[in-house]
Amino acid sequence: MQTIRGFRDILPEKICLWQKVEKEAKQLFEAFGFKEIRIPILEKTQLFARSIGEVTDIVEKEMYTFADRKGDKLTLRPEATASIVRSYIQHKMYATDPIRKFFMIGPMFRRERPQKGRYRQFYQIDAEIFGVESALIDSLLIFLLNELFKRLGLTGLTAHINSLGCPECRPSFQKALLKFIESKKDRLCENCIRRMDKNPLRILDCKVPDCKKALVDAPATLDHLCRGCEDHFNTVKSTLEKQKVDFIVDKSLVRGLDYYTRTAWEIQTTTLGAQSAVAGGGRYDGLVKELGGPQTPAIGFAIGFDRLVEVMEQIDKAPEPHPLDLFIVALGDEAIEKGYHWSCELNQADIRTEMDFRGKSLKALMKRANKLAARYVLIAGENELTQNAVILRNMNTKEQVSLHLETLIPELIKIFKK
RNA sequence: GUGGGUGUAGCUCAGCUGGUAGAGCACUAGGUUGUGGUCCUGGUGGUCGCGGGUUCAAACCCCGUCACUCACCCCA
Repeated sequence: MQTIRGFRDILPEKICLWQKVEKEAKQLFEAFGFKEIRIPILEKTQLFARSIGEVTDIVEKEMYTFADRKGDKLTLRPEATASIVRSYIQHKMYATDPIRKFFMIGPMFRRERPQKGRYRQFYQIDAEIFGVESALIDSLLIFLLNELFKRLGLTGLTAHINSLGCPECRPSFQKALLKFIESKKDRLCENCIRRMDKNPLRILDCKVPDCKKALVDAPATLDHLCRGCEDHFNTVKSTLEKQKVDFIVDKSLVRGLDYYTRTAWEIQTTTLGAQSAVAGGGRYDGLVKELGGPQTPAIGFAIGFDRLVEVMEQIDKAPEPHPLDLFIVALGDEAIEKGYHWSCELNQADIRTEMDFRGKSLKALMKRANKLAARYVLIAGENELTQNAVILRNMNTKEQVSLHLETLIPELIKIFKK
């Protein structure tokens, strides 16, 4: 038996980096006023089809979709935004306070071919803000991401930003783009030809060298922004500059989900092979209305948790220095029974204590204590017990002291609570 | 979905032109009838990913399949 393709166990030895990221993220989000939200892993397929877009790759071929016993079509969530928007509308949050900031951490599912930094079950750290149209909130999210990565000690990450325009300016852009593409048609790859009528925007993102060459002079959304979108984007850029957040304007950055408007960005790394995006986000001013709520501006991002951990592993091992305070070496049945009660009492006092119940030799138990990196070892042998005492050995200094049984637990607590 | 690379002990890997498996680490026991990390000695542990084929004989050659991995596509 083994895990299914693209799914994996995250084992205890690896978990400390995950916890470190979670802790920093939660702390930072809360400082910024975000509230945690937890949403279902399973939703009606319709939700994702309508929000992400029927002709996107995610919906067309990557979702885990199946019929439940009643025949309803359900899908394992491929991303978080759609569900959070659904929740915002379902609970009529706009009525009591339209301005909401959420974060969530959890698994997503996409049935792609696995490779480095890409899994079929992967984890995202997600943040969304509803009800604020100001461009300052766009820069705020990018600033927040920058701060989080800084706190985690990450360098070599770059923010790529772009503006995708809005329903007002997009038609004129699309017209110009299609005209341009038509003129270069014979130089484009098969995929790009196919994209022409499905999603021409995506052609700008093509990585085939010949296409890239053909498209250097392609019209960009940036050149067709309406007045409002242009002002918005300028504010984002100037604010980030004032905050000293490094970024580059990347007019080929096109996000793969249909709901994005205006600002879109990615935080990219060069250390993960082809999976350069560690985080990505964008504004989606039309989605709340599209899914049945009132017109509400919104914006959010997702961090690729797995990828973030992989980047951190390259620079930070962060091993636990002393996972164990005390190891009890008990020789003989009587000592084992006594040791059992001591260890439980010490555990109650939050002192990391372990012992071995197999009745092994002193040498074997000392080896085990060493393997577990215990700071101290308590040796309870027959000789000691007849004198109502045990030996406490400091594993670093090799110093040993004798402790009386009557005051044993209080003495130990005193030593470890220092 | 497409293409390349790789599957031998728990881990990292040897194994030549086919002759039916080996090292290091880890684990375990002992060297010290009660003291760890170093050292020495012994021991446990393998359907050679799986299934078929060729052959007197396959870890090795052929076919299929599964998994891992990298890349494309796309995304976090």
